[in-house]
Amino acid sequence: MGTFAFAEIAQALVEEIQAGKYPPGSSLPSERELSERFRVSPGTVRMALRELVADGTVDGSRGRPKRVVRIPRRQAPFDEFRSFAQWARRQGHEPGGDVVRAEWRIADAQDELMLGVQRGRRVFRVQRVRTLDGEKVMLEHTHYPEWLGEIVETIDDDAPSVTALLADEHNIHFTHAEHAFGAERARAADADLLGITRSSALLVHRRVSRDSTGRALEWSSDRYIAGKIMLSVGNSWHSNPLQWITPEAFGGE
Amino acid sequence: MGTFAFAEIAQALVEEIQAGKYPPGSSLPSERELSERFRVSPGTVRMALRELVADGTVDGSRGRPKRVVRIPRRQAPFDEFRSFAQWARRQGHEPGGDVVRAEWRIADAQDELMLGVQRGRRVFRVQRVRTLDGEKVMLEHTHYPEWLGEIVETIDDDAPSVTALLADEHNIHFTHAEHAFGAERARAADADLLGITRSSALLVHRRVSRDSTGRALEWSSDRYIAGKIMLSVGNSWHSNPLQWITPEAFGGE
DNA sequence: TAGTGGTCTAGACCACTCC
DNA sequence: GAGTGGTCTAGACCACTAA
Repeated sequence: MGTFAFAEIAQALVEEIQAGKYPPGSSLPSERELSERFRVSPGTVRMALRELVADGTVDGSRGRPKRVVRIPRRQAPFDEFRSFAQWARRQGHEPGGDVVRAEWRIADAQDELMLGVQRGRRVFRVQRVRTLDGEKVMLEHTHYPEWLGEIVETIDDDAPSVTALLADEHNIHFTHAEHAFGAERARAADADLLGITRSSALLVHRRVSRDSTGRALEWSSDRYIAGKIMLSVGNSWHSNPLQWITPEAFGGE
Repeated sequence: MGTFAFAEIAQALVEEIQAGKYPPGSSLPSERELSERFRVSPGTVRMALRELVADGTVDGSRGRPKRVVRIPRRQAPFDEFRSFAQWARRQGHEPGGDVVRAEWRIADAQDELMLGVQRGRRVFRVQRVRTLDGEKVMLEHTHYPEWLGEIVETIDDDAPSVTALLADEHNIHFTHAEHAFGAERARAADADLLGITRSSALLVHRRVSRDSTGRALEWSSDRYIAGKIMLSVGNSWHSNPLQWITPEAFGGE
């Protein structure tokens, strides 16, 4: 694959900002200066700067030098957000968990909305309790369409990463997802599984994952024990991935 | 200001996708074809396509035509997410609310972390109950640094939009924000203010807003009644604004 | 008015996919 | 091997900012 000039320049600038060479509030050198310094054409520098603008590290507008807004944090790769196990390990925690139930069900209205599966067809549902360093953290319900459920069904419950296995052995790649976050009061059954008192607060995370053709691969509803974990997002004038929605608009009940 | 060629092309493609001309799973025409059709150079078409890739409408990788992943939703402007009133009106709801309290406080550790204000200095805090069509929905605590608090203090409680007023009359513009979302159980005082039963679940939204120089303008902690509202986000292999964090990392307690 | 970034052009070469 | 998008070049012009 090899690494590209614009990516190296972006990385170099990020490191210089982190090192304090350009503190928040200060301006970056002009594109001309940077293109001389890195010995590339101005267009290549622009590509690098566009990355910094997109992730909110830097602010740009016409006629004004680019200004540093904040110290850039490391950008997590897509998989690290999608996969609980990968995220946990990267944080230095030991992920674990048990499959509580795995079963075929008849697709209902929610499955139809989230997966685009016809009602009445089969859907494979896996229910897991997830742990972090041995402590219960989250209750996960994942739903697969029939064709994928038949593959998932054959995978060992203890497989380190379902995602990696699907990619390597079946050429199935998760590349896009849509998420909705809310809160709810723990129901009796959930509270028992998580070992918390009833009516505790839970952070709810619903998600549809797709491959690069837009085909829905799974939908999932995860419930985190309140206070263990939060979701972090940035946005800016130039890019705003965030929206408020009503629960009904996203597989609500 | 005028609108630009690449933006018009992006818009035209979005509309064609929405109209079903390129359904999810199908491929877009090649960049060469598009550049002939729109009578612009290939580079301009690329700029348009880059937008669609960035917001997850379309998937691209080397050597393969761009493929439609999903029907693009309208992208909300930054202000619409930051400002409750603007969001509500756009949804066709009538926003309302009362200031419960507005007072000067001594900056504590949380103010220091979120605003970069020295502990012991003054911070202005405004507490509001927000309503949607007359129904209580959210409890909002906003904290301003001293210099900005002195301006906000003079603003009428009933001003339609604090944001707009700060922009127009004081040249203060919100351009960036960082957010964290979690859940918590309603405390007695909050439950009383919102008119819900104690121990109801709340969706917690903490936020730091900045201007284009990276200066923190406010931090806020909002609590939504569970079930009224959810947060929606998209991510993809190419852009992932999402991270899980521990509550301590974002003004936690 | 000088300097900046934003847009746009018209090419080139390369990595990759698919046939 | 033909076709594709991704990267990169070396310019041009314009809108905007700040002095």
